[in-house]
Amino acid sequence: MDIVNILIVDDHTLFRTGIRKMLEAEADMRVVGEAATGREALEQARQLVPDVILMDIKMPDPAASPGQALDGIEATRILCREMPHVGIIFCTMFEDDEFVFAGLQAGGRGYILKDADPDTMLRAIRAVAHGESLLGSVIAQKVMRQFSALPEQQTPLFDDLTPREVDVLKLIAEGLNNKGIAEELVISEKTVKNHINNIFSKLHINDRSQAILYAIRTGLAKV
Amino acid sequence: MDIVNILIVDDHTLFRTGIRKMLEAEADMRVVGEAATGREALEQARQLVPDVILMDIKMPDPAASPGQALDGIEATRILCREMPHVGIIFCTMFEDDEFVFAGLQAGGRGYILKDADPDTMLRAIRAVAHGESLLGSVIAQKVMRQFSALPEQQTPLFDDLTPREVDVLKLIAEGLNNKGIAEELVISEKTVKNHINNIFSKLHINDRSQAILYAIRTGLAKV
DNA sequence: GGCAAGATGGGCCCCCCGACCCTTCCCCAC
DNA sequence: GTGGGGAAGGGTCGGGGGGCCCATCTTGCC
Repeated sequence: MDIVNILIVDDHTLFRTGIRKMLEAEADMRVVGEAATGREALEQARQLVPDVILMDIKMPDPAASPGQALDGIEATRILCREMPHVGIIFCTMFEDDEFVFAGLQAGGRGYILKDADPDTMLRAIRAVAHGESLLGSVIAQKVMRQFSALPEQQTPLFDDLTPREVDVLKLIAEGLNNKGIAEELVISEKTVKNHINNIFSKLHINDRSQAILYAIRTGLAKV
Repeated sequence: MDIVNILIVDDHTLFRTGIRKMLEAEADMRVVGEAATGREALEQARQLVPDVILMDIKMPDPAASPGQALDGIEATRILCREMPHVGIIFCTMFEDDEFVFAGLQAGGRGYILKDADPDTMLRAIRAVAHGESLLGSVIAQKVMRQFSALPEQQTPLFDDLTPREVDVLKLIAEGLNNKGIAEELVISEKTVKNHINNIFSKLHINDRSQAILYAIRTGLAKV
């Protein structure tokens, strides 16, 4: 197996050193650089082009003017755009939902906690180096719950609607007005209004705003 | 490390045998059972209580009456409810979005393709046995894109809005009409309309339907 | 054949919504 | 102190949205 080149980004020197020691004990891993701020991370990554970046989320950057501090999330967002092939693993103390999801949204392919089993970190690095994605157990539960939470009971009631009414509802949820819906479905505007009236009474709502929310909540329309 | 007990679920006998041979070459893995249908998978899993289940998605079940066939997705849904500690990995030929997301929604913690690197499967099994989650490279991209697609440029323009306008926009996105917004904010309905006019011109939209979609897309309002 | 349900369409009415005007008050910055 | 912008409020007006009732035509089912 090829050697995995790793960049460690964390503002705690001791943590970086510890991780470096741990990784250097592995035959297939090489730490090619360290960075203490988001800014440094960008510079090092562009210069060294590592395979994997271990990224802390919260990093102070005294050099940055307030308001444009470059934390791990933002650095990840930039790097994922510039070098999509680089695998970024968040290694942090925080498991708050907002950090987890923000990190994955930014393009991170791994998320483990700093108190995780060292073996977990090694697995995460090897997986991400292969382009895969590994999430720690607690994080995985969060993410999968995010997936399974909403689209769960998505077909509760709107099967009361006729196919045509579903068509109309979808177009309402796309933001079209009655005229636009009529043109899209090649029917008269009056017919659209009739369908909409039927939809409203069947769903027990009374304006298109609630229709939009209903359609999105039930998964009928994608955002 | 403990031995990982594995159940293989696939309707192709040859595939099961091949995987069994491959896994038995690993010191830390033991194949404790095989199943060819969703129904068998449930029975075996309840009896053997494996650590990890390798699950095919599509499996014919001639014994099942039509309409209630038990495929890998449905079996996973049931098993995840009954035994949440069991890690289920989908190993299938399909990488269609619907299968991937349906599988993860059902509770699967891994998803790899049948043409994947054997090493990938071993990594996935070890990760899932630890309660973690590993997704193949192609799948990981799909999932992460799902996460990063919509809330991408969430703070692009609406910081043009004043705080009060943001308040109004949030309430619009909850489906309230002008009267409701006025009561909620304890201002006159006329002021609400003024704010809304300003919002519309700033966002270059012209009705509240698009305002709702904008608010949801930018993450300002939750669904 | 007859009936129900869905799709399409018309008429009528009301009122909310959105566009465009304006004023007042307050606060902050220059 | 003076000006600019945000917040709040008023007036007016047209058009679209929504409620209600009704007609026609097809399709499928009994």
